Amino acid sequence: MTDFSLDDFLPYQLSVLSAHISREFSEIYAENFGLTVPEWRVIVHLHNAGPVSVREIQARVDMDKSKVSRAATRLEKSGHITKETNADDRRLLKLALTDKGHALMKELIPLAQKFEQKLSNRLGADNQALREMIAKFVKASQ
Amino acid sequence: MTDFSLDDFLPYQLSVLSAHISREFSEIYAENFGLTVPEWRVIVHLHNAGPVSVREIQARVDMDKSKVSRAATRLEKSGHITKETNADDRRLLKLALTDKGHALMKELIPLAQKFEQKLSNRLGADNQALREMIAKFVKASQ
DNA sequence: TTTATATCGTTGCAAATGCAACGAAGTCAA
DNA sequence: TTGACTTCGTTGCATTTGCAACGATATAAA
Repeated sequence: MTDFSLDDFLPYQLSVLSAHISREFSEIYAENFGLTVPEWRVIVHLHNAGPVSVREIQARVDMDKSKVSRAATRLEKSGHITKETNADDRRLLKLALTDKGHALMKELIPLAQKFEQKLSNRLGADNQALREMIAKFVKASQ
Repeated sequence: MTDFSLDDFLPYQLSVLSAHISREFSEIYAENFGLTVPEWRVIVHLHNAGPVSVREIQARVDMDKSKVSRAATRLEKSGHITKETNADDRRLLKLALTDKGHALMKELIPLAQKFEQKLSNRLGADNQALREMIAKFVKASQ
């Protein structure tokens, strides 16, 4: 009888950890702003990167393009972003934050930073080392 | 303008990392055995713990009870597990591996261990430390 | 006993997901 | 110009998901 414990299985541990923390954080922006995870990713990337295409977001934010497209549609309907076609290449969209979108980020980003701080406290002495290892691991796994 | 990069945001990093690694591993058992992630979790827990209820699995394996229930139904249909009602408390089920289920685990667990080894190699010198930190972090986040 | 309350596993339902297919737009060679 | 091929974003579809509600069973108090 081969012995094998799910608890020591790294893919499982990572999945559980990630799910818990994502939920913990998503409760913050779901409650306060009615955003979903894909919407949060799209809007925060637009905040960082300025106006970009769906393709760009898909690549940078690790989501299927249909997911990006649907999140963008919802964000447009709620008035947080605009969609125009790129004049240089009319296959591409140009997604951009509206004033309402910027205002949202101005509220939301401090909450995200506060949450980061909470995680850092939770990690204590491991904080720096764990972050570095995870960054390396992400790169090595892509 | 507040600065905030998704790439440095721990919940995002964990989510990306976990998704990549889960997919990497699930390709192994999806291709070879046609299992889904919930099915894998149920069957591997039954292998470890012996016959248990849905409730038990739900608690130990971090899945909603409906997810466990549906995975169990599929595993029963494919002949890998049996479902009986617990005689002592007829609200509870007793899920148990069949011979076919045991045979499956005999093939699958070495593949899981091989995959673990692959991840360890990928982590190199960080391997031990990262695992310990993640285990601590999981506990602190529950 | 009856009544109220809690727990177990299943199911209905609306929403989200991944994937493939699609039309529109661009590229490049004949 | 035409035709073949590629890329972009959207959409259709089958499946999965989370959540609440449900019936069945158990427990405990009146």
